[in-house]
Amino acid sequence: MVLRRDLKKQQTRDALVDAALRLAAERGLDHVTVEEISAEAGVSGRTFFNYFATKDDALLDERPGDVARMRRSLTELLPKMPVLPAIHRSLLIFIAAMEADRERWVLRMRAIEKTPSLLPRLINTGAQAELETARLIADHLGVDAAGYPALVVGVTGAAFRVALIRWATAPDGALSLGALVDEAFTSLAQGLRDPGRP
Amino acid sequence: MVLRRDLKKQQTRDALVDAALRLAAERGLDHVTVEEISAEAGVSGRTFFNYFATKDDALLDERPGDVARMRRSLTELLPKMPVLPAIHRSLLIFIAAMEADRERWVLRMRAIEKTPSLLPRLINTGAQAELETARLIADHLGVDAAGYPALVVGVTGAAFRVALIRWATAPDGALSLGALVDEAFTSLAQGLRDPGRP
DNA sequence: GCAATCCTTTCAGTCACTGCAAACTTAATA
DNA sequence: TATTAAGTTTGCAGTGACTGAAAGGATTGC
Repeated sequence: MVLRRDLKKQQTRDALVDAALRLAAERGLDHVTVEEISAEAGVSGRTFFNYFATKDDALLDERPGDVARMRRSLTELLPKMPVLPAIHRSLLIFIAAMEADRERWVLRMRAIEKTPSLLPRLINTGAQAELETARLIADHLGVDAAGYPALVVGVTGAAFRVALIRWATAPDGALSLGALVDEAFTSLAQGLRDPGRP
Repeated sequence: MVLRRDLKKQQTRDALVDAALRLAAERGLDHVTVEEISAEAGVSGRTFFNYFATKDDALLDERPGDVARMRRSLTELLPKMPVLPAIHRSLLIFIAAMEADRERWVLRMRAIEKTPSLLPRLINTGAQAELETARLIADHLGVDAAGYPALVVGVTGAAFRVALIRWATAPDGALSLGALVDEAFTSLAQGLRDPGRP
């Protein structure tokens, strides 16, 4: 049952994210106050912090549900194939969610261009999440999580983000995120050979 | 010529970094004020911000000189070998600097354990720097910086940081950072194959 | 010694963020 | 429906990061 309460909360959250993205893409997040964002969304400044722990978080707006689904998918796939392709396939969940949400990602990138100090935050949204994913792989392989599992998770995360940035900064939908991720994983599987070499 | 002024500045900077590391490793950075750090270092609170833009920066304490040297080394090596080993060798500069500074890195890790929100900051200290390194490689290869160059720089950066974290959290010098980085780059060159597979 | 330059400090101000308690809205129960 | 319980929003007061400007002190070049 969908309660009116939950619906309203979702609406408020969306309004805050939209306001934050719009204003930050325009002026840069430094030149936008929480008060302004909240006013734009029709709530008080205090309420903003009922939804997001920091001002930055409204810009990044992670969905914890996606992470959980990704991890479940990975658990299923690991017994069936090597680690690298298993991660690749699990990422389809994020890819779909992001391609359906391209406009927001474009705004996000515009905001980051104006306020580069946000880049690290975007780049490593999932630092904590990655540790847990590494543990998942470690359990599967029966090895220490700090070795190969941490490496493969960190590296594929980086590859994914590079593709994401390229996709979100490319002119109007010229590239598919899925294709860019495929390309990156292919290069990874081939040992990052120089392009145009055997 | 080394001026007294520059010497004093370096001393103050070091004192601030040491104080920040010591206090943050003890209590977590959230429970340390800039006033305290500054007092510990014998300067006013305002002076802290003459050295570091944010409180976090005192903990991370990047040396811009190292980045410049690394980049110069990379420029020299690129014509002589493929990109991946060239990056690997250029990183020796960082590796040497960090192995000579292990105590601080251990404190850093202890601080990050107490305040995990710092992890993203550490993980992506070099977001901006990485972009420029990618451009270097793009010029060498004659390709678009957003493609392979961004990928290889992002990925090797991630691999390096995984090794760094493993090294700095390992019990008392049990592992050499250089060896861990070698291991990571070997795995990268082999396409991140599952450990214990052909 | 004098002047120019660079650093530090003080001060006042903005704004992110927090805990608390009151006001209000929605849901559950009788 | 009337009442109670639960969840949400809000104002308020407070801490502390960070900034700009101006004044005071130290260091350097002459």
